[in-house]
Amino acid sequence: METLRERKKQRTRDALVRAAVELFTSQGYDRTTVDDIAAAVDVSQRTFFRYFAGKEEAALALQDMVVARFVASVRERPSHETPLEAMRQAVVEGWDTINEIIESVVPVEQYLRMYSVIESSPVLLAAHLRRSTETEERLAHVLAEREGVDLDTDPRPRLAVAVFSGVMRVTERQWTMAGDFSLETMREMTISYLEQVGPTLTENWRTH
Amino acid sequence: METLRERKKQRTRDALVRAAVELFTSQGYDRTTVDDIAAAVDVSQRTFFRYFAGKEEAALALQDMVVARFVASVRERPSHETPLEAMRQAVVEGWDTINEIIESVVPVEQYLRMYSVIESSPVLLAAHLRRSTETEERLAHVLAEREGVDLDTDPRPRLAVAVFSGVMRVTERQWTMAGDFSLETMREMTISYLEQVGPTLTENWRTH
DNA sequence: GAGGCTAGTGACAGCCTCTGACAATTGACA
DNA sequence: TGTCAATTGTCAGAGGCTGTCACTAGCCTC
Repeated sequence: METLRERKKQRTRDALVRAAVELFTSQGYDRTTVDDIAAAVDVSQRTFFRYFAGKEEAALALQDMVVARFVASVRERPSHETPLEAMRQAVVEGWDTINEIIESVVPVEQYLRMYSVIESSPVLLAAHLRRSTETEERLAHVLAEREGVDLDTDPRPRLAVAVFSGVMRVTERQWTMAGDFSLETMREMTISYLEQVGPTLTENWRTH
Repeated sequence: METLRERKKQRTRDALVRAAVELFTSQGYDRTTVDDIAAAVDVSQRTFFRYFAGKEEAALALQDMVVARFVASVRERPSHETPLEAMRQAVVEGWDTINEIIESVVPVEQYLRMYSVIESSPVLLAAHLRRSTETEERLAHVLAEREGVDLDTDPRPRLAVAVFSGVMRVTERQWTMAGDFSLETMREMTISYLEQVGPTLTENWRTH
C-alpha cells in the first residue's frame, strides 16, 4: 500500500465491492448487471473484469476476507486443542471480530444481508459452495500440520473439516431462513449445532 | 412412455445426454459449446434449452438419475436401522446397482469419467455442489419422516445428512484424484471413510 | 525535472450462454 | 380427415466474459 498507484487501485477495488454489495442487496443479484456496477463506480466494464474474474467474485469478496481470517485464526489456536475445538473456537471468535474486518469496506449490516442474497441466488450459492471446498482443502492442510499427520495418506484431516463445514453450512442456512439477521443468533446457533453433532450421530432419535 | 410423442421426446433427451457426455469426456466441458451438442444430435440450440435449463444440467443428468435412486433407496431401508446406517447401506447398495440405472443411456465407464470432468471444471463443480444441497434437503425430509421428528424444530436430520454428505464428498474427491476409476475402489473407500468418521471426531490423532 | 517505461484503463469487437416471441411442423384424437 | 395441442426451428437480443490495441498517468532513472 505504499505507492500512489497501489492506493488508487485499492480504492477502486473497494469502491467496486461497495457498489456491488449495495446493488446486490437492494435489487438482487440477477437484476444487477456488471455494467450497472461499473457505471456506479464510473469505470469501464472491462476494468471491472480486471479486478474480478466474474460477477460472483465481487459478490463473495467480503466472504473471502472473513474466511481468510478464519483460516488464519485456526492456524493460531493453541496446539493442545483438538482439531474440532480449534475450529469451533476460531468460528465463535470470528463472530466477535467481524466488525474489524468488514467495516473498512461496508457496514456489517450489509455484509449480513449478503447471506440472503447468496442463499437466494442459485449461481451465487453454487459459486459460494465451490469456494468453500477450496477453503476446506486449505483447512485440511492446517489441521494436518497441527497434528503432524500426512495429508496424502491420512484422510482424517479432510474428514474432520468436511464434517465441521457441513455443520457450519447447515447453521448458515438455517440462520438465513430464520430471517433473524443478528450476530448473536448466529453465535448461539453455531455453538448449539456443533454441540449436537456428537449426540446426533450416536444416540437414538426416537424417544419412546 | 406410452405415446409416440413421449417416446420420441425421451429419445431426443437421451441422445442429448449421450452427445453431451461424449463431448464433455473427450474435449472437456468448457471446450464444448451447446451448439456442438445440439449439432451432434441435429436439433436446434433452442431445443437443447427446452430439455435442459443449462449446459450444466445436461452434464449432471446422469448424476441426477443415480441420486434419485439413492434417495429412494434410503426411504426403503428397514426402519430399525439408524439414519447413518440406512444412508450407508443405500450408498453401498447403490454402487452395486449402478449399471442398471446408467447403462440405458451411456456406458458406465463414461459415467465414471464424468466425475473427473465435474471435478476439473469450476462452474460444473459449483453446479454439482449446489444440486447436492438440494438432495441433502430431500434426504433430511426422508430421515425426519423415518424417525418421526419435526424438521422445523429439530436440526438433527439436517445435521446427520450434512455430516454424511461431507464424508461422501471427500470420498468422491479422493477417489477422483487417485485416478483409479473402478467401482470396487469407490466401494471400499466409501466404507472405509464412513468407518473412520467416528474415531476422527473423538479420538486423539497424535500417536505418541 | 525531463523523458522513457510500465501498469492501469477505455473503447471496441466478438464469443457463448440463455430467453422471449412467433411461425412452422408433427403427433393426438374425435 | 380435420382440428387441436405439443414440439420444434428461426430470429432477435440481453448479459457475462475475453482479446486487442491505443492511450494516459504514475514511477524511475539520469
